[in-house]
Amino acid sequence: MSDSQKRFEIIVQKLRKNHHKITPQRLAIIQILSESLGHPSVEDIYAQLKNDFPTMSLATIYRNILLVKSIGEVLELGFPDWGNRYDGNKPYPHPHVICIKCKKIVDPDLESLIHMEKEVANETNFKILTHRLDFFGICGDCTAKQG
Amino acid sequence: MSDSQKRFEIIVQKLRKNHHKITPQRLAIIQILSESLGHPSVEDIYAQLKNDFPTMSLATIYRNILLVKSIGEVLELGFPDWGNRYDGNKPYPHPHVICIKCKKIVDPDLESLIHMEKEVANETNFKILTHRLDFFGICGDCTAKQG
DNA sequence: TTTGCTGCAAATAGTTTGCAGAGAC
DNA sequence: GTCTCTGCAAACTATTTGCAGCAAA
Repeated sequence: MSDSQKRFEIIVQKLRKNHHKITPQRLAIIQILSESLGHPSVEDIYAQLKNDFPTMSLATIYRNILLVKSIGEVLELGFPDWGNRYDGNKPYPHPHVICIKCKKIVDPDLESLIHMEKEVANETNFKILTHRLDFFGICGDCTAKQG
Repeated sequence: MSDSQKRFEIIVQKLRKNHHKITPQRLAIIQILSESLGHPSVEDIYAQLKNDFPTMSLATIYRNILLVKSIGEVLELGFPDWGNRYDGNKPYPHPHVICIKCKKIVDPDLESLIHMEKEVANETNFKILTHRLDFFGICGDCTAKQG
């Protein structure tokens, strides 16, 4: 079973356990969230579902994302300039690398963050609960295209 | 001359050099941005200016922030849930620690970020231009209040 | 059969824009 | 005197909400 299939099952079972109804629209949205290829926006999800569900409403997508967020199974990345993006494949905080030209979002591997949380907690006297780290730049593809 | 007075002068001179007119409203907004105590929101700035400028419009604040952003002298921190916050005192990327209860924003001192940028650049083949790092937690004051 | 979900439309919040008059230079 | 800026109102975008009918359990 693939990584995203596992995520799909986890989310669906968690919803069942909390007595939420399982509708075809809901399943389709969870399907996309559990893959989260490219970290889709609400509009991306809507575009992907319009064919299979011609009556699909944006409100349904918003409501279902809210539901999956409420059980902690999707990470919301808010960007004031280019809208919110979602990651239901890795719903825990992790760094992102964003191409400012093509809007691609990539997950790098970084170790030092947990250490940094402790450093910050000591220095500021905060109880650190979560974090967000984004790097913005230009990806290899876009650099190649433009020289 | 204090730190924020220096910032005020830098921003005003940069605007003069670019042939922007210096109006009282503009100066008052730059004044607040150059201090950026607590990293104010647009509404915070509006509230502070209503007394001195009863006709002050939100549009004027938005336009002036946009102007100061365009010359790179204010850092915008977008939060989808609680609006945008601004830092004209330290307009370059730096980590923030945000209390999720009282919305206080603090600047911690951290070293390891430039090293991390290089690590990310090597691994992802991106040219990294900027970054953003936020830690979310509960500050000492709020912890004390609630036990 | 009950309860929650969907789809539509309207409402809302945050931000931007058009325009006429005022003010900086 | 010229040209940008301000203030008001309207427009706009992203998201949320109310409600009636529908579908999952």
